[in-house]
Amino acid sequence: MQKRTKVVDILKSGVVGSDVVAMGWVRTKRDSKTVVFIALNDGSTINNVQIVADVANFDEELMKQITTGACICVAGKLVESQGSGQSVEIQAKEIKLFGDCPADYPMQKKGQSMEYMRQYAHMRLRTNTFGAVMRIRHNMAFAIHKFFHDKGFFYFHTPLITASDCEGAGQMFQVTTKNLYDLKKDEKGSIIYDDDFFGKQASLTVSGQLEGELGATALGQIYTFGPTFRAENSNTPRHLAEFWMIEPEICFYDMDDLMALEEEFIKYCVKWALDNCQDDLNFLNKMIDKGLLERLNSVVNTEFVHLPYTKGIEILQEAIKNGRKFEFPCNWGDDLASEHERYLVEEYFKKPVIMTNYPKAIKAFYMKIDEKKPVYNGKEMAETVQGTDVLFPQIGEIIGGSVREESYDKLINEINERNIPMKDMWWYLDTRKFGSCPHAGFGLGFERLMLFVTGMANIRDVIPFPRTPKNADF
RNA sequence: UCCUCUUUAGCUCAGUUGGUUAGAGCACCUGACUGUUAAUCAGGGGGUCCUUGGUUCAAGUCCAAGAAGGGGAGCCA
Repeated sequence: MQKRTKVVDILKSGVVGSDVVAMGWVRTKRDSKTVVFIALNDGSTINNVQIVADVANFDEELMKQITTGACICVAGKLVESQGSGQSVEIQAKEIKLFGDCPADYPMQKKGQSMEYMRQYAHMRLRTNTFGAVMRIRHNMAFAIHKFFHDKGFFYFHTPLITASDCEGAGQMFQVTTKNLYDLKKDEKGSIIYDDDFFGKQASLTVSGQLEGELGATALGQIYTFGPTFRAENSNTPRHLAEFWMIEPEICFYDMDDLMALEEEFIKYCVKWALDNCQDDLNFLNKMIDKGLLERLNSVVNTEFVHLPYTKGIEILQEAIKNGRKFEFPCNWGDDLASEHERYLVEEYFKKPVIMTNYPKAIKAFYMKIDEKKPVYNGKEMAETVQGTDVLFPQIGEIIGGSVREESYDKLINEINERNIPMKDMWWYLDTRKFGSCPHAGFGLGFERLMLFVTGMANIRDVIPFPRTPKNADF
């Protein structure tokens, strides 16, 4: 049999009058007395190719088995369509059934809820929506590698299994080969790990940043891109227990360099989607989120606001004075609640905001301390750090970044003040001890970027097989 | 983890003040139709009303507990 042509190529560059072979899954079949129409999709594009089959030429039993979801092979001639929905179609000469599809196929051709499809994560990939999301996901991953590669960054692989708890970023999943019913304990009841696989307590990583800094301070500029694990019992449309994170780390960068990179990076990814995923984005814009394309274009064409934390508090206090109500207080020193972030991004500036120079107390130990303390209401406030959080409409914090503290003494001081176990950090401190350098970096949750680019509402629907509390099927 | 909403056919949902045989659209099956576009038209089959307990002559409907799911919050990416 002739070689298969992908549907995307048939539709894009198929020659009318030529013989083609298409293989794929049936989206819908429409019958009439003499002619049958089949919409065939093979995943190469969101678009289907229409198959036209004269009933007289085909076995009745075979045609009965061609139902929504069945997998078939069609050989025929590519012709101009007589119908109005498509320009070309395949006039079938031969149809072979690869796999029939019984009526209990969970994906029907009419709309199901996202919650329903989540229960069938293994089959939902065959729907238009998840096909579009997964093609975009691939494109975003590719764009990320291309962006950094073209800038001379090195893709640096940090370990998934770790014995350090970076920044105390969250509850960790333990990794052990021990029999959990028979654990060795000391006289205080604490578990002894010396005969465990690694000889010490080990976990799945919550961030590759600290190891990333090791790479950056050798290779100059690196990025990581891999899975990350948090055992937090957080049940929201923006959290996963297993998610993918991108963490670039760059030497000799100051805060302005960092913010410029963050903005350029996000715009590059969004632009890539607009340029390379048009069909899928058009579909999502039509079916999922009517404002999607407009929002993506506006991000590409707008300049992000740079907003020091202290100025942000002033704006919020001014809003409160003018009668704006918030559930939580936002005095200088408080961490901003999402309602505050949303006010600034969605109501006040109406564009992405990079918030900077947070109070030291509400940020991680490795952030570089500002030389000057901020003045608020005429008074000098506590120390601030060079953190840069990129806040986006709808999804909130999409990037968390900072200039790293390069002073050995200041870093030790923070570690001591925060009671971070020193013995686990010795290798990290060596970056400051031996040839310390100014450097900066950020972390971006890949699925949060996916939420923004696809317009999907729930993070569980932008990753093929989501892991969340009480959910690890498939 | 907290607050809140939801759970009725394979799917999406309706179901009045508690009342006797629980409905619709889609899907499926049968039939009709010379070109459909999530085709259309006619007919048919299909129910542990989430679970347990309670109130009542009577519970899909009211009450309590539990389970699962959604939304919001916190934590964060």
